[in-house]
Amino acid sequence: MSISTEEYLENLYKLTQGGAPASTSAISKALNIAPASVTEMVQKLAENGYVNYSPYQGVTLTQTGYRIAEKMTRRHRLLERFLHDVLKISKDKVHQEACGLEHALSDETSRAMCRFLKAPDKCSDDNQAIPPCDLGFSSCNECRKWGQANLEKIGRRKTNIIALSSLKEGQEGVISFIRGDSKLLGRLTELGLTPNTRIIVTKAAPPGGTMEIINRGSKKTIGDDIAGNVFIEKGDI
Amino acid sequence: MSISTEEYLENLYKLTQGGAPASTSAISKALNIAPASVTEMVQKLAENGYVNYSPYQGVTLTQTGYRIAEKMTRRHRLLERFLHDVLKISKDKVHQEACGLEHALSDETSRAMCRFLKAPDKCSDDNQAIPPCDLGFSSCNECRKWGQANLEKIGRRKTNIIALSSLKEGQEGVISFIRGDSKLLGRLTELGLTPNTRIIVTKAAPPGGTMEIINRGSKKTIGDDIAGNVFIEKGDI
DNA sequence: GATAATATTTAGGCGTGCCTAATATTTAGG
DNA sequence: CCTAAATATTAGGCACGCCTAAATATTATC
Repeated sequence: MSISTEEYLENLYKLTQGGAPASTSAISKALNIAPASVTEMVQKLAENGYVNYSPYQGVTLTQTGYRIAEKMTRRHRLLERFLHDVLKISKDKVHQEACGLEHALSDETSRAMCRFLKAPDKCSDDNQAIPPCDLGFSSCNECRKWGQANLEKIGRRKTNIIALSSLKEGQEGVISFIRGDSKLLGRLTELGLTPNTRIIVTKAAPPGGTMEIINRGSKKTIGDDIAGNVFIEKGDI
Repeated sequence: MSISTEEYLENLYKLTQGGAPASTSAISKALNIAPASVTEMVQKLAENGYVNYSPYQGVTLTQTGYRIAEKMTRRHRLLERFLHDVLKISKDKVHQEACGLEHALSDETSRAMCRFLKAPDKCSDDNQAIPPCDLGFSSCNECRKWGQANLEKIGRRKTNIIALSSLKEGQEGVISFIRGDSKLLGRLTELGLTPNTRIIVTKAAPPGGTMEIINRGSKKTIGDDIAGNVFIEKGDI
């Protein structure tokens, strides 16, 4: 996996957030690379199974590509947080620095940073959500208990998950992963929002606002601080 | 400056520590690159003014190359310390991780790590000395006082400096830079070892042992913990 | 619905840094 | 001192990822 490939996938993650395929020119602009070069590279990415591409139709991520893109985005945003919170690098510089470092960061060091920062959910420069890790834990509590040993024995999550905050009205699913420090986890347990319980969204969240859900038979109103840390198994959603 | 160039220079720093030029095959072995490729690359490095090279005679660093190599080595070893001390990455993994990250680390982040770690002098995996920074301070105290602002106004050191611990019997020079946290700096001030005072080595240090010097007219015996943090202007030495 | 403007792709090239095979130089042994 | 072995260099090639210029497809406009 070359640095270049990682950059393309990471940018495609952003560009296809809305669901629509990314155009060659959009990628070109985002990466500051000539459109012709983008076409060429995108063809290679398709050959390698990272993206779906047909000429003139734009590009979307495959399952494989999405997983990698999400991981790169996570690394990038964790790095931004780490550089800012721990090393006190100014907000206007963390993005560029993270851009360079993310391609050399191992899974183990990512996880160590996440633990050090106590599972942060937003990055510092633009408050965008940090994607969850791909380890097979059902909460950050489990990750903490596991500690630093036997890292190679930690399995990966089998299904994709999606933040509750990005679900639309009427969608439903089962909680698969809870992120956060013990304090947040405690609040969620009190609320009844625990792994393997079902959720139905009765009112979707406007940007940064609250949403309404039904969980364990009762209606609950939750803010972004909670909905951004509860992850639902991504099946028919 | 490509990653490849940085890798070559960093390895040359190690290989030429003893003073002798590095052979093509030694570089080849260290970098795990075919000898023919090393010859080719070394010729390019020479064209760019980073190394001195004449066919069949081996390679040495130029002044420019040495400065870059020292900086890369510093970044690498600081990273090892940081990964180990702060993120609790195991000693056998920090080297590889640092190897990747060092090429994307900015001067600013290096400095931030150094401040966070309180100016460490040895790296964690093999206890090798961390080269001093190239900022124009005469002690780490000055760096601390400067803080995080106006970074672009910090000048660079004009002359090369060398650790007191690596001086041989009979060599002498003027203290140019003192490294360490306030505690160490305090000890050194009590001892009279302050910037701009002269030192004569009367007995060189065996590996890890003590050395004897004359400073401010009095004979002093100092350990590696001190001699590794006092830097002498590298002129006729 | 033809045509102009825009977006995209193909073609041909280039620099970097690596490789193997062949050649040249240096060093060591008799 | 001369030759074999070891070391180093040159020659020719390749993959990657970028470029510009030219060709082609799509879309917007009249």
